[in-house]
Amino acid sequence: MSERSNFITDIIDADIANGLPASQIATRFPPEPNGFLHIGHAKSICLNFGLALQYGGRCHLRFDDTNPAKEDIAYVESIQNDVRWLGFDWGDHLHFASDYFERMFEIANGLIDKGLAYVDSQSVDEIREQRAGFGKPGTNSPFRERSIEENRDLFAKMRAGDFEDGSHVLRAKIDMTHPNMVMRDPLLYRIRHITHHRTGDAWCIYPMYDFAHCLEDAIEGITHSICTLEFESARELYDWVLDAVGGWDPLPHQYEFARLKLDYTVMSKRKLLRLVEDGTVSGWDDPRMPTIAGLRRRGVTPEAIRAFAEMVGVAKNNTVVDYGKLEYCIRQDLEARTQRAMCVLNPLKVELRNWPKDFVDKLQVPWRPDGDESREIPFSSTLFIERDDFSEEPPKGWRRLAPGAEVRLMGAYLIRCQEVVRGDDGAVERLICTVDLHSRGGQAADGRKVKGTLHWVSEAHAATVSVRLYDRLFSAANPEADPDVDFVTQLNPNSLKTQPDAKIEPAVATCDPGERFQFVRQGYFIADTNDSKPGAPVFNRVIGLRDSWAKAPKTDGRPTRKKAKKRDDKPSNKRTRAEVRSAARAENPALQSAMDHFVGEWKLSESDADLLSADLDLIAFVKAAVASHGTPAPVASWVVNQLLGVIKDTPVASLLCNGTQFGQLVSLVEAGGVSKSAARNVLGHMVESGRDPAVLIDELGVGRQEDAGLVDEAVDAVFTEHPSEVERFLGGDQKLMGFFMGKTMRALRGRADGQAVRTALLSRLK
RNA sequence: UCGGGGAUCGUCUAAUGGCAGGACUGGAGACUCUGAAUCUCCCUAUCUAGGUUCGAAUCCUAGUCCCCGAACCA
Repeated sequence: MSERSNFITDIIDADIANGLPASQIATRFPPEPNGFLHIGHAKSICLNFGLALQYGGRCHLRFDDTNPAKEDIAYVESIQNDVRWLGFDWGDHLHFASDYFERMFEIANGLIDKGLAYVDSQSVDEIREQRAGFGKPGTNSPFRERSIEENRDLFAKMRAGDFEDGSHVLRAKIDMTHPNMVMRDPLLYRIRHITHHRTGDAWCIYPMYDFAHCLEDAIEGITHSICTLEFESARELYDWVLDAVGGWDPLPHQYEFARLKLDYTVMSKRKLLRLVEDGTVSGWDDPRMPTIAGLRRRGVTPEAIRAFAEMVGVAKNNTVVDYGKLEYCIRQDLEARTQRAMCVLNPLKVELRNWPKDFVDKLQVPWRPDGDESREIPFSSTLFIERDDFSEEPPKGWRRLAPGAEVRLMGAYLIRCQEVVRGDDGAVERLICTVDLHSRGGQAADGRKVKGTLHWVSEAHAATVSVRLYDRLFSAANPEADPDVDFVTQLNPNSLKTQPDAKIEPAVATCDPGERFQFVRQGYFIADTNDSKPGAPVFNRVIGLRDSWAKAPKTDGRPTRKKAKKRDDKPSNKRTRAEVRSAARAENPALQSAMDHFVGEWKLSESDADLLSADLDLIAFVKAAVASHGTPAPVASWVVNQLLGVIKDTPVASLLCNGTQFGQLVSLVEAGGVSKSAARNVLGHMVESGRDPAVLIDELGVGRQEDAGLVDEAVDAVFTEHPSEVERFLGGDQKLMGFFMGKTMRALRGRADGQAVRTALLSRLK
């Protein structure tokens, strides 16, 4: 099952490869019940539940209800409703953080017993002050060294309700000088005399997120705890708490991905709430809102949202998704599922001069161009067409109606405009047309082609309905670009236009709330679930059809997106790694003397010497390697360019291989015993196993082969296997050299020099 | 100021030292009883500079830019 692939599935695949049974894979979607879900949450829901489906694991819906001040049971219900509507099932796994309060309390006591937590009795301000700032060490609380007994006693009293809000907190005892601010004795519990929506007044102390969340995961057996990027710094504390408590199996791990951001909207609960409270929108489910409820009311389907989540992918890049992608997914989904109907939004009357008065032709028109089912549409002497479909002075390329022009009325007859009747104000009041009585169904008897096809309704049979035309809520691609400009000033004044007198064909005039249609040549519409009355639907436009005619006057359809303006841009004078090394040398004469030695005696470049003298272990490693090999320069180059890349952040001291072995490897390369590419492979094994290079080369069978026949054989095999590539190369596609090199080198397992292989390939490809 | 992340077509995302691919957008055309849909073709990208390598988006080095973190919020 690899329908989806991203950095999270890579991690899970690796975990499974290391023995984690796929059925044990457990994720969770952990909303706080303090607001409505929006499309950003939908991405997270699709990710977490999708992963569970993909791997045959499970996904929990868990309410992270640790702050009763902001939460409400109403949200608990709306969130469940939204997740279910999106098409996901949590089975038995509906959980609440509040269900674990007792267990968390015990765990906190356990931390106190281990000397890893203490009750602090300072004010918020004092605690904040002691945490100092970025780059500055914090100071310890005067209460940090309270005895275990006193801490237990105080904590029990906190729970018992003996103290007022804010008088005491429980903190983890970690490190007030920790470079990660999150680790400076974080708060674990605070006192809140507030009624909780589930536990009532049973508790007056509530756990903080950083303490509670990892425990919730661990208690539920979550394996992959996926959250958004802003929690990256919190991961260290997540791991600390679980480690401090100990004994978890499986041990959950936190992974972070980029939350969804979309053009032309805002996503923060606070800002959405403001739109609701200001009355800018009609509520959380206003069809213009990016909330799940809003999207649903707008007429968007869960399938479209899931397709969108799939399309935007999962990564760590902080990005903004083009609104057009969402629109594409909505159109694509609705295109496939909707019946077609005719509705004239802005009617213009058409009288047919030569149509038999009072005669009504009952036409059968298919619901979909590709379907068999049809409905009846009455045709009579007076019709409505769209006002926009008539032009007195048509521009070049106009296919619609104009004086003297002929068009097709969809599914009906061809008509020609004979006369324009004006009202007193000079505006076009109605059109007098003639109809080709031999064109029933839309085809001319003489076979002449008519380009334009219009939608229409019969005046006498049409129903009048109210139609709401929605558009993007904001007119600026990034309404939050400038922090000095209130985002509400960026609202799109035309995000809602109501057309109360639209004329609709009788077959859909009595449709049920929730029914969706494509109004031909207009867009996709849904009978609003709230405002429709029986027999009197009110329609919402979900989205308009693409219109390549309307945008023909060359506007670049690509959105112009303003970059977010920074509030204060002060120059960064972060210490660079080079500066850190230089400072270390200034402090430690042993490092400096090694540096001097590398430059003075070994004649290495300043930059290589700088890197190699980073720490004492590395220096010892390099010296041993040079001693074994004999010449500094090649060893230095191999250390810098190969070893540093292989070992990444692992300290040299913890490597299993030593400098002497490394020197041997470099010697073997130079003596021709092993090719460079094979040697890189051997190096990887060496640092992990600590075994001699010669042994590894032997064991892996990657020793260099002088035999030219071996190379030719491999080249032949590659050519025979990929004849079309050979042809393309011979046709001039030079890029394929890399392809052949890769295939051949892999086949040879690096037993020959790249140079030699290239030469062989080139000579055979002549 | 310290720590943690991130930079690939206009947008989103692949490529885990071996043909920079896909989708959206945009452009051109075909088809069409929806100027829709569909189909075909096309434009456009590896942050910069050095280095290692037969070969670098990927490894090393230096630099640039962006995001997050100092709530008794989550």
